[in-house]
Amino acid sequence: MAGPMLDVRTLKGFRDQLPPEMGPRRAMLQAIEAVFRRHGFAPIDTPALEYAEILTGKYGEEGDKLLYQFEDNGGRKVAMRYDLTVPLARFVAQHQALLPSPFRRYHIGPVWRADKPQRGRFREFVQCDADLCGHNSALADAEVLVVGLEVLQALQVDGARIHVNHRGVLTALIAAAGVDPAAAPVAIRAIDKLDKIGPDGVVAELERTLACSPATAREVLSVFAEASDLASLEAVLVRAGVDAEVRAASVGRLRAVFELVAAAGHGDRLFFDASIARGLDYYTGIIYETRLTDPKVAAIGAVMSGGRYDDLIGSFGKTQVPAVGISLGLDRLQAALRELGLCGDGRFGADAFVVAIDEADAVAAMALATDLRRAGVSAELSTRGGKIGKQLESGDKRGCRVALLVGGNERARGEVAIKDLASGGQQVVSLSQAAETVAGLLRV
RNA sequence: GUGGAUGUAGCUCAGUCGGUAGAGCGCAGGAUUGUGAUUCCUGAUGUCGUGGGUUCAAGCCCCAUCAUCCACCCCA
Repeated sequence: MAGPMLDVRTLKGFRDQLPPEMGPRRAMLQAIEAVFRRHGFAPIDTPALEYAEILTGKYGEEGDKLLYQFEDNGGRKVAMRYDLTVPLARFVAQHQALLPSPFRRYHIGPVWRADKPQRGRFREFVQCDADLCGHNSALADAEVLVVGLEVLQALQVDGARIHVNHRGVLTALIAAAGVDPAAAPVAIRAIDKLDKIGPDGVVAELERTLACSPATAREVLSVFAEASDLASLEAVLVRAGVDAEVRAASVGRLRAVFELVAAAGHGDRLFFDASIARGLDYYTGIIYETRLTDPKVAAIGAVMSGGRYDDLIGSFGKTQVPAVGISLGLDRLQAALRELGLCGDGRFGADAFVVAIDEADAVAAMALATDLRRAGVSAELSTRGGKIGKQLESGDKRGCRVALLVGGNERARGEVAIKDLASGGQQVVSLSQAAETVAGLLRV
């Protein structure tokens, strides 16, 4: 059986999850799922592998390069899912007859990107998505944003802002500055670097990437700089002669969405930001990115993003189905929360630790642990034996909160000693009251 | 994909001028009878990331490779 010694290791960008991280992680997942369900979203799942042709060409040039692709054993060209949105589009196109409209679904699962790993960036990570397929309305946009905001609230993430923009706004602004709309993504990327390289840097970058005059570059910058909120954005677009219909569909839509989200009590989290562009090709309307405000983790990037993609489902079938969604990056968010010390205490033991003082007490200890579990108290038996001090120590280290000591003296009287591991306080109660007493201690 | 830094005990790291390794924490045991988290004593653990090369001699120098981190790019 003993083969040659192997290097035990994990693939670059792939990670094991140990109990101290996995405990809080499960709690996060539960909270997230509860919010999704509370908003009427139904769970689905899709395969990790898709035919490569389903996924390629949906994410833009950069995204395509990051797709894991290979031939399976039957010679089929396959790809691992890069996100949950494109698989959803395929899913809706394929099963449309069976789905209600609108279709609200949530999907939690791993996705894979052959990216270069960095802090908060992994090759395998879990996304938590909520999408609403079937309607293009401000209410649909707002509903999905509210779900995202409620998730953050449920996870007790306070320092987060959602930066919101609209693809229609972007193209209108670019056109207003006298630049070919097709060049919009390139221009946005330059604008987006304003914080890092300053106004002069952006102008230089625009001249270079757009091959335009310095005057045009400055115009692009000023148009974007001026559109700092929805009111000034409207003014910029009016002045640039953008027609009313386009303004209504973009700025007007954003206004409506902001108002609706405010009605849900989350207006203070939403910010218009003309520099949000989103690299993924499939977005057609509102787009958003969530950033944590704490400077310690600002560099970790967006933790919850999404937008409207009205043409993606249609690209797989005969029917156009408008859709909007939001996607939370669980691993990245957890990494950030961990760095901020907001990610639980890493305890993973049961609440109660049952110690048999002597080997002769083992049967009684097992019976007691069973009683506790039946009463809804999580309990684990000390299996190491040996000195009581050592046993208590190991229970404490495991994160157990109370220890129950089963010994000959107490047993003779039908009693058990219950010790609070944090305070050290101890009391002796009858066996029949043990579960109740422990439950009481745990409630404190 | 581009550029840079790092890799020594389970963890965080020290290791001078090349002379085959240390600390703190943690872990294990003990300080007489059935009580831990403070104290004291004792102990164990390393192919110095991996593979080559230079040298009488390599943790240290050179090359390659893998991994991690950082800045780009992009993104959850």
